[in-house]
Amino acid sequence: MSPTGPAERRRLPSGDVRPTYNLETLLDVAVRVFTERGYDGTSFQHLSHASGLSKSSIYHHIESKEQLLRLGLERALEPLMASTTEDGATTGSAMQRLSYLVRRNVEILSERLPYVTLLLNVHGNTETERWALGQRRDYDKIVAGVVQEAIDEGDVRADVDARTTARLVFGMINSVREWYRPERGVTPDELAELVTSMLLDGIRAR
Amino acid sequence: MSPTGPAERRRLPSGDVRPTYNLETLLDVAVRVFTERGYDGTSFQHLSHASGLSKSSIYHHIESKEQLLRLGLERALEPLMASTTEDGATTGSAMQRLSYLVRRNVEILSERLPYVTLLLNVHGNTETERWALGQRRDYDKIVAGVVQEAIDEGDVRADVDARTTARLVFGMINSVREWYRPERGVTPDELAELVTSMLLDGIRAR
DNA sequence: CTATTTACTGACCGAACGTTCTGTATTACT
DNA sequence: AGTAATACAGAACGTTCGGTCAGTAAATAG
Repeated sequence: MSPTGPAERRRLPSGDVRPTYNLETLLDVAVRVFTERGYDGTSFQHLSHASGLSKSSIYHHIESKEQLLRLGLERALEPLMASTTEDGATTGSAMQRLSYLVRRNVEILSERLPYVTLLLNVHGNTETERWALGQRRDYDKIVAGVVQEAIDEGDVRADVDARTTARLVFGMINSVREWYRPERGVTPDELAELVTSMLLDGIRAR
Repeated sequence: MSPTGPAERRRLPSGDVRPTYNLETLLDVAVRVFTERGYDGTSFQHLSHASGLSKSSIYHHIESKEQLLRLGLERALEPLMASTTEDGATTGSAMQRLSYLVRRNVEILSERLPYVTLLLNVHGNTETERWALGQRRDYDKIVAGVVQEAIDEGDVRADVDARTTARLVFGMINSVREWYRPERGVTPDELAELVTSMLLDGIRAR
């Protein structure tokens, strides 16, 4: 939570070197704090301390605290929604498309860890949060549809309904946010492979 | 969020019938609101509205907002920690003990849905929250140990390390909190069966 | 050299926060 | 009947909240 700044810096008359932020770099800091403390548990005092900027200076870059939330949520939702219309998600067998969606989800989760974490912790207290929850529901519905097709094609077990299977699948995937740290060496690719394998075949030795 | 009260009621001079709370019944209401809005997103105004009591009257039953949080977290952690020393968790093969822990976890999640949800959404902002996170870590470590034994006994796949497997297992289990509603007919028993089967054998048709 | 823009600050605002205090009916006890 | 305890409410507390504003120093443009 100490001031960890963006690339550009500028020298002040006092001789201090302080970070010079723009909307993008400030958002990075803010979302990191949001994911650590929760959105409601984060005050401008926290953002101030984490960025090295004063409260009022933060307002030079943003319009409101909720704008930071909205921008953060967009950075998670945009690639997630986009993944559902990519080639891999629209061609091949339902099982192939499902595998693609799972893999892309893990990748996006790895690449945008704090943003997706923010999204997954949303409660629905504000209009912005309810919008994000709506987007998530749309995404879930699309995936559940693909699961249903995979069941119909005989590739996914038919003893559990598609909606529940989809929910359990993304339950496991999304839980990755609670412990996965890319800097520890496991690549998003390896992680995606691991999770996909667990989901398809379970934990039992064969 | 409308005032839904406890069993006992008393008649006021105005003719109104209002709930008469004690610590236990008030906790039920508070934890329900906490899980809906998040702890930090819940003010005494919200608790007041949900209970039908005034802000100051709530303080007749409790000492502080954080006490409500602590009591709520205890109601989730106590049965969870207790499950690790029960017969089923200490006798039999590692795989049998793991299955027992998984099943008990799903049961506890079902029976104490709001309390466990509260626990799983904790951020670590207060001393109470950090204590709860520590308890969770202890629990996770115990389970990871059993997974390791199950790997050694050849019943769980050895290509993923025990810690990661344990995390993914409980990632799927705990995600149940986001959609499972006991009143919709699925019993905790059925749910436990379903989740266990998914975890052991995966989603693939066989 | 001047004017404008950019990045930032301290002082301040009203509202909301968790909490406390004083008071009042109702119930329980003797 | 009198006393104590219980269960509440209204008003107010100091603090912190998200947000505004007037101003300054440095960088940029003309």
